Amino acid sequence: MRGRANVAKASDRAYQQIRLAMLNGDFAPGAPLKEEELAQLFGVSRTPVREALRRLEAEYLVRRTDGARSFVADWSTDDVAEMFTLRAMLEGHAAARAATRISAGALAELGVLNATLGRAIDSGDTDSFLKANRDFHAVVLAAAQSPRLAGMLTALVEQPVVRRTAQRYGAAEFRRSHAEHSALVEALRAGDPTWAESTMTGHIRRAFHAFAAASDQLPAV
Amino acid sequence: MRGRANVAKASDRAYQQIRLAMLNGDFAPGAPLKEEELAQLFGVSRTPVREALRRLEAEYLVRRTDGARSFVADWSTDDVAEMFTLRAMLEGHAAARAATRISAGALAELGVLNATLGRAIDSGDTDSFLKANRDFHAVVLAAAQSPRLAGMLTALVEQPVVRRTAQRYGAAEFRRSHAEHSALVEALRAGDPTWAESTMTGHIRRAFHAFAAASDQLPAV
DNA sequence: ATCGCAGCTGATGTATACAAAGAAGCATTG
DNA sequence: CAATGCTTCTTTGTATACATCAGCTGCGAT
Repeated sequence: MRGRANVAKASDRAYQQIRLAMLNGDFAPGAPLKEEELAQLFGVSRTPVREALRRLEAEYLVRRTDGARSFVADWSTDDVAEMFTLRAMLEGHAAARAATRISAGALAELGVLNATLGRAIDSGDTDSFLKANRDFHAVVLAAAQSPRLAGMLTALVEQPVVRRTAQRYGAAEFRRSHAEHSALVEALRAGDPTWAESTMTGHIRRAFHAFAAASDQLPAV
Repeated sequence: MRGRANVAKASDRAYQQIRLAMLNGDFAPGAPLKEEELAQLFGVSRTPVREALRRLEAEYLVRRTDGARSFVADWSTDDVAEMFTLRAMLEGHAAARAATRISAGALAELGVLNATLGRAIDSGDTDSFLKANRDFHAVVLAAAQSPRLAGMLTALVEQPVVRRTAQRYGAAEFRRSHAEHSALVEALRAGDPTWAESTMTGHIRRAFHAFAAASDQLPAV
């Protein structure tokens, strides 16, 4: 606020920029995150950087040692497995809730997003696929109308490891996702919570095993 | 750190004191939480207070308006229902995991805690009951060995509304809890995840309905 | 050579000053 | 009298200085 005409608060900008950099893999897992360094990097003071780091810590993107030093979180195979398990459960629950609450508009939006997703597969555009996929899941989550559930899930969904590994998925995996999304839309349109939940849970579990298979081919997780 | 010999960091103290005050009901739901005011109240500066407020916000104990002002969260009936639903799911999952991971020592500890709980019922000591109950659930959660799951649950479990209402539970409710805990210990000792999960989920769901019944008798939730 | 300790270095924690954004109160005008 | 715009005051956001702490380095003793 001092001598600047910002669109957003400095702490928000710091949060988003650090987050983006981590998801892009600009910071190596395990690398130390020094407040002063980040502050200079983004042109703000330490105060908003500290706030951003706390938020990222709550999202498991940043790990703090006992000595209060911050590091880029590095996820073990077990950590990823745990995350997928929780995500399958929570997102399955979200799908069940959504089945009885989703609006016609949201349903239409899901159709559009899944079509976009299909085109992205055909053109081999991984980034577009990932974006459409993210949006699809976000719409389902919003339809669940459970703010706390949403909060928990957003903390789990985006993780650098996952994003990196997704680049290695084969075309078959992508098509499989596309088909599963279609099934989910059907289940939601039918208003069947059990069907929707099963479909979503299976969808996430399959993604987990695709991840595990793909990460075996990587030098390091 | 300036001119003080603290046992813990000021931000931690601020966090715990504000949290405790809220759980004790010292702050009315919906009341404004002003940084400067809290700072003077606890003898620290605004900086650690701000940090504490952010943590409490993440735990849904503090709500912030668009204008960035902080207030004591007031939970609607729907909010409480949502919370119990999520808790039943997550804590059920924790029990399932614990069934295959719990140590003999932790099992013994659960037995001791549940015995303490029984004695608290006999002597009509509600506070002791609540503490033993909290400890019991904490041991199960620790046995699940899932740090992220633990993080999610601790944010859900302790809420002022719940604690206030628990004071209204009848003796029958307490004994029911006691019996259900015993069943859970059996399931865990048998190492049966499905049994443990069902028992825990039922336990939480029953608590929810006891809460709903008790809160009907209150002037305001 | 290794262990232990002292001092140093660098990073985090806290306090405080000031800037900006909102909210509330007041006056003015239709 | 109601509505609206302006002013004032309260509250939060950011920057910065300084205190404190943790880890490291280098020296010495065993």
